[in-house]
Amino acid sequence: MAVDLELVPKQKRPPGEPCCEPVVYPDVEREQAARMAEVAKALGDPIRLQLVDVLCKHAGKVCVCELVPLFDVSQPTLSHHLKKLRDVGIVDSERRGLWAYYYVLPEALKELSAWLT
Amino acid sequence: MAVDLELVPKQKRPPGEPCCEPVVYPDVEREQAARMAEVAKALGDPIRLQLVDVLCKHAGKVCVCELVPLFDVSQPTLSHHLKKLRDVGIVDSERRGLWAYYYVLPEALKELSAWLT
DNA sequence: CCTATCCATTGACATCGGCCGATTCAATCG
DNA sequence: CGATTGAATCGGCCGATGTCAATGGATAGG
Repeated sequence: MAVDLELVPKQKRPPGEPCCEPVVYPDVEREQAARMAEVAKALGDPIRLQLVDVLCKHAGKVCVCELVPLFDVSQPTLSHHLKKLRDVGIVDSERRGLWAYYYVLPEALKELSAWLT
Repeated sequence: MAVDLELVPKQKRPPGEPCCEPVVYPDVEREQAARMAEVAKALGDPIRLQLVDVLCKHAGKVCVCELVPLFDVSQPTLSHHLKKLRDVGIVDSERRGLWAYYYVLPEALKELSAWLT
């Protein structure tokens, strides 16, 4: 982040002049922000956040049929939330016969976690 | 998190019997998840995430008129994003004459940050 | 096979969210 | 006071999102 913002005492500028000098925002930061915002958005729902929490704490693969009764939503809705987490790369799933087992990909949370620290 | 999920080998259950024992989800965890999801949701937009980034990195109070030219959105839109961050408690503002200065409240990020680690 | 089961997908619906132009409000300057 | 300026709010538009009922696809059991 090379943005250099100065906090100078303000005075009312003469009419016509710009308020501040335009500041260039580096594109690399923009892309990183887009990635992290995607992850944050996926965690921005209580059910999805709790899903990640359960999967993290269990430190293993958990069957969908064990996740559904944890929440007050229908099975399709939970499936929808799991898909969102999968799309962002926070979790992945593995099919075993009739059952689907979900698990966390901790890498996906690293960038956001580091930025927040 | 006292939820105890077992990963036992699955077998097709007899018709009529429930798939899994119902698991009680502690309410305290639910409230914490709701708070953290609120914060994550607020960070779930690239512009808002970059706003927090700029305010954090600047380690001081920054005038709105210095923030607006950083992004390709109108002033009302940026004001809207700042309001969202204010509502969740991630930032606060201080009015000085015509100008409004924004700054981060790091406390608001602590819970989510700790959970992500 | 035929049925039951687990899970994903679809379609429909209401709500939310991001965006802008226009407006409003407060403060400052002349 | 009257004009100007920084910032917030309002109203409207449109796409995204959370939810459920219904359906579909694959698999296992009898």
